[in-house]
Amino acid sequence: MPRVGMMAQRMDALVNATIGEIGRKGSLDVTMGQIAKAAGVSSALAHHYFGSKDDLFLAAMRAILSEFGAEARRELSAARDPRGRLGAIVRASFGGQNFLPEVVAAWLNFYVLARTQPKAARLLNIYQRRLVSNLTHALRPLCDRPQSVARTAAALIDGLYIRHALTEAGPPDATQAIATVEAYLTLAIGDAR
Amino acid sequence: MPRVGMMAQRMDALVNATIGEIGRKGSLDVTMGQIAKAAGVSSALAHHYFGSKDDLFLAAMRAILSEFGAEARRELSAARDPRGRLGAIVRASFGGQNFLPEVVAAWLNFYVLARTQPKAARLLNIYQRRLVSNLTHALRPLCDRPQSVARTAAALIDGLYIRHALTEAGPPDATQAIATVEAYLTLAIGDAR
DNA sequence: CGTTTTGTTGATTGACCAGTCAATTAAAAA
DNA sequence: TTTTTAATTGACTGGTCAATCAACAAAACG
Repeated sequence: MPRVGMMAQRMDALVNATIGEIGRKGSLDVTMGQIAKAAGVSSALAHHYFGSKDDLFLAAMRAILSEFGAEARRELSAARDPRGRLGAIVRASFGGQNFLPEVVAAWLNFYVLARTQPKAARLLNIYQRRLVSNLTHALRPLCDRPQSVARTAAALIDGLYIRHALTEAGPPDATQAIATVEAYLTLAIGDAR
Repeated sequence: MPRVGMMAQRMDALVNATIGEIGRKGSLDVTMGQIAKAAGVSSALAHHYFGSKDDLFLAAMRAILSEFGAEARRELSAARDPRGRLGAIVRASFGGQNFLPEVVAAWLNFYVLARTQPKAARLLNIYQRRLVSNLTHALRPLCDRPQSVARTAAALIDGLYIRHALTEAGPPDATQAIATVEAYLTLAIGDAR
């Protein structure tokens, strides 16, 4: 039943199904058929809208990335001082939709995709650069060597991500991850409160 | 020219070729044919010795893991005090064969494999547990909350790994990675020297 | 020297899958 | 009402690949 305006909603469904299937299966070895089925459409339609499997993967990456960006902006807008901004960034990394098991699993797989797909690599680079840049900015008034601390914190966040991507038992524990990064940051900026 | 005793040497070649090809291609999407060719044998022989592709992957993981273990033992044997042991573990993580670009890339992909292959997950768990346990042991005389610091350091190490797995330009910079982890540890144990 | 054991491969099979295409439906526009 | 246009799919194709197998070669053994 072809109602006009289906495009946007079908593309959304397909992108979500892509993240879901990659997360569920835990690998990029998902077929267009599986994704399409999960989205409730035929595989031909997925090709119709996205052109190729790679393009669909790219779109899924962009979706995760922009969700992360939105979360970050949301958290940051509520922060008042540098220390608050720092916490906001950390919370954004592990909060909202960003730390759901299938999203984390999909994320890990996109790291792998980035090794073959130059476009995926570019997307990932944007995320990494933005993360470090946000952290550096917030850290500048709080310590000397803000960049160095920011880079360490970013690596720590990534490490916690993949650790949680592995332990599939139960939902990822965002609270503990946040606490770990917070503890490091507090240590690094010499905050004794 | 079938000389007896070929088995071990062919299996070694195949395992190395597996790591090499996964690293070169940057994904688990390597065919038995490619691996076999890189090892200078037919794909049938690879199946003959390893049974299945999964088993070959597993063997490659074990090879990396045991290389890491050997490196760790080597470094640890030279360490005299707890602080030295700490440094030894860190150096082992980024030293020797363990930080070659293709090994790091293969490693990242084994993380993904672990999400589908229970046996791979078990292997990875062993590595992770051993890393944390080694760190905790060395940290015990140096700080209160050794386990917490160990976990953070382990996550940091993993994070640096995947970061380096991404930036394919040039060889991974082990020195800087070691310095980063060392800086955190020094900070965490309150060593002011 | 014959036989067994070990090493080795080319050819084949069976399954799977990305991507294409022609055909169908129904809404929207003319 | 007729025509265009968007949405949608089943069927098909060309190619790839893991795994199997039967056969062959050369060393080792008796």
